[in-house]
Amino acid sequence: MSVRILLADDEHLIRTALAQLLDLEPDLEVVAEAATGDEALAMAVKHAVDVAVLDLQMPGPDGIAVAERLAADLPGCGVVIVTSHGRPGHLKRALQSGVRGFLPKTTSAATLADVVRKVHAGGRHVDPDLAADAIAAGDSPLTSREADVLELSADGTTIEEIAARAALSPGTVRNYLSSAITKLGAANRHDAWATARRMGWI
Amino acid sequence: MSVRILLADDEHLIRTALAQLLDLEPDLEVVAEAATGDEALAMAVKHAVDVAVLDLQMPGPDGIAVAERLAADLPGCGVVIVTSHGRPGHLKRALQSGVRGFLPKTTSAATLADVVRKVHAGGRHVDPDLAADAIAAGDSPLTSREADVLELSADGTTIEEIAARAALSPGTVRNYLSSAITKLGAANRHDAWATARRMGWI
DNA sequence: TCGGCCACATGACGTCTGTCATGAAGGACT
DNA sequence: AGTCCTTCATGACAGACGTCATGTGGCCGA
Repeated sequence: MSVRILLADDEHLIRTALAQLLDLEPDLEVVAEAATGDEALAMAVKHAVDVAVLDLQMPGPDGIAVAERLAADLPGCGVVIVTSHGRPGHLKRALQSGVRGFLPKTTSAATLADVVRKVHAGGRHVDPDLAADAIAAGDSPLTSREADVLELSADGTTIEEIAARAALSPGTVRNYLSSAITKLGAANRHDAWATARRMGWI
Repeated sequence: MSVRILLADDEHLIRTALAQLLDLEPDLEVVAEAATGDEALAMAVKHAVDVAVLDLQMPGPDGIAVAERLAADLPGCGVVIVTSHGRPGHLKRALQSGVRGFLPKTTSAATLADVVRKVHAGGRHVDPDLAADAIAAGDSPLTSREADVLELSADGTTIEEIAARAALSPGTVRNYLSSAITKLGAANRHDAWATARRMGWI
């Protein structure tokens, strides 16, 4: 009896390629595919899959969000997250959401198949490099408000706009940004935003 | 006699998956793989491949840069560019570099194989959506100096730093940035940078 | 109950940034 | 030779931004 797999990735080409690759393994079988987070959720439940292989970045809910809901909707289903851009913060969020496999897309095909088997057997596998990065990066030093405000300051947004969107006074926004900038050792809020984003903290 | 293909993508998992997928076609044969732009160049020449399938974003020279050099080093070799993030400007640059196939990774596997065949036969195929975006976006309104300076202003860099790196006076840098900001209708240089990046102009 | 941390706010400060006017030097076209 | 355009530069000005001091109120652990 082979392992029943759901494969979710928004890139059609990659998804079918990966599906064929997994199907080559005699003990693995891709029974469902999805291109968005919502589709992934629906398909996983509908086909009652054993393991869900999810891309981290997808339209709609991302891989981790899907994993979270899957833990509630389909307990017993193992989740493997695959990603191109491994940010330290993501790994932590993923692990907290019950994800048991976490791999960068730079790993070999054989590894992916092995990890699927391991996760299906109840085991766990996290890419060592990613884990090292996550440990080195540590936890976010930002308070939740600081993170909120920083997140809103993407791409040249004005303080006024941020204040309006966060329902805060402009002065308060500047204070939060200032402390975030200091904590992250950045030169300005754009730099701070980039850093926090790289770390997966926002 | 099957078409001899070079496949270049920095993501190992994707590369092997794609290789298997192309190898399934009886008339196509992946004879070389590469993970970086430099590797791609070397392997293409070494194996004298018929068609190079290149990921746009790779460490070292990107897909388009490789295509440019390939046009000189291995004339007669067709190039197909595959990309996750299709920015309008890239398509134009690619076409100017002699690329005859341009696809987003969201296309189907069958399309990729077809395009490889078409390009090998001397034909041309550009994804219609990407082409529409490129036409809508138009040409870059930036002068080359403006683009240079804007490119250096990524992620919260100081004007001083930009000036130092571009060997210009800080005042001049501000002038160029100011005119770039105006031309792009941006609120500040970070916004302008993001816009230009999205359009593929820098 | 007290001290400490966080969320939120105001005002003042100095610096950074974007804008504009202006000008010098060099190439290109007429 | 004269007129453009581009590149590079300077100086002035207003507004945006980052920092700091300071204050209020709420919540939590000691």
